[in-house]
Amino acid sequence: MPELPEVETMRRGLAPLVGGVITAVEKPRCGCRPISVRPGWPRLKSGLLRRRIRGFERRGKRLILLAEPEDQPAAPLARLVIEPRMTGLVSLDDVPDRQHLRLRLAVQGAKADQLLFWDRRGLGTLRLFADEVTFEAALGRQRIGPDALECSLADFRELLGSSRRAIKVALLDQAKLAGVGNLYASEMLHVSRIHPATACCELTAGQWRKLYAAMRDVLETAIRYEGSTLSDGTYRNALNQAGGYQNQHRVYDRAGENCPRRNCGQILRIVQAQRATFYCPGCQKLRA
DNA sequence: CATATGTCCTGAGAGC
DNA sequence: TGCTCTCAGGACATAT
Repeated sequence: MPELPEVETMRRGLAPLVGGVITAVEKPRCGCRPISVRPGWPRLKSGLLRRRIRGFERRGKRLILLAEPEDQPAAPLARLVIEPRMTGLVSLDDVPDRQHLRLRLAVQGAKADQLLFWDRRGLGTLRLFADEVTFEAALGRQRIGPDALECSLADFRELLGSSRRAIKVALLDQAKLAGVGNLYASEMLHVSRIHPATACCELTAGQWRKLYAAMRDVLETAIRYEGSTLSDGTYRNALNQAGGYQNQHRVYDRAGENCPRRNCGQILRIVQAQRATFYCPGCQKLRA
């Protein structure tokens, strides 16, 4: 499940495409239901064809391809927004199977010659925006919170602090803060010793500081490890290699194991807002 | 406005 | 062994 570290790893892996020109936009034949493509394949094709890839950006869990008209660098930049959601991934090279290949861009004049988007479950989406105005209207700060790694401590506390929701649930709200998903939310709460059910408005200033530091540490470390590849093996980097952070998980998917802090307790699995949460009842108490 | 819930999707794994 | 069922959690539509 690609969260911020996985999508950032994908973004970095696509660097060899920068500077190339898109020479074909292909919708592969695929036996399963088609993914959501807006505003449809014809406009996706015409909007990307013969455009030069200026670069790749990331906003939360979304990956953004910037494309400029080949001979008009001053013209508006089109943006292809790729949302991997649960099982989507990008690759320069190879994908787990042909059956769930969703998009292929052929590219000339760069170090790599194609971009593949693969998504087994098909919850991922592709969206094309013709210019910055339409892009910001759909994915700007009015709709989506600041990226978790571009957010100051003061903003972090301002955005989440007054909520009565459980902190674990609030961390997943992309309208407030973009990039944190179910896996890393549990991890950063364990690092900062905060019980996942604590109401945001009950957290102390010291806990906000610890949580903020833990968020940065967990996300940055996970990026260094190139993300987490879970037991289903779905997530891969752009070279079709597994990530390494799954071996560093402290609590996620480790119910029943001993807490990595010694003499602490056994990790519990609970459900919050229909999502699994993992924590240690020994070192993550409800009261500060 | 804030918060909660239902929905989509596929395949792995459990249980019989 | 082969069938049915549950579950995983991204984002968003809809309800309260």
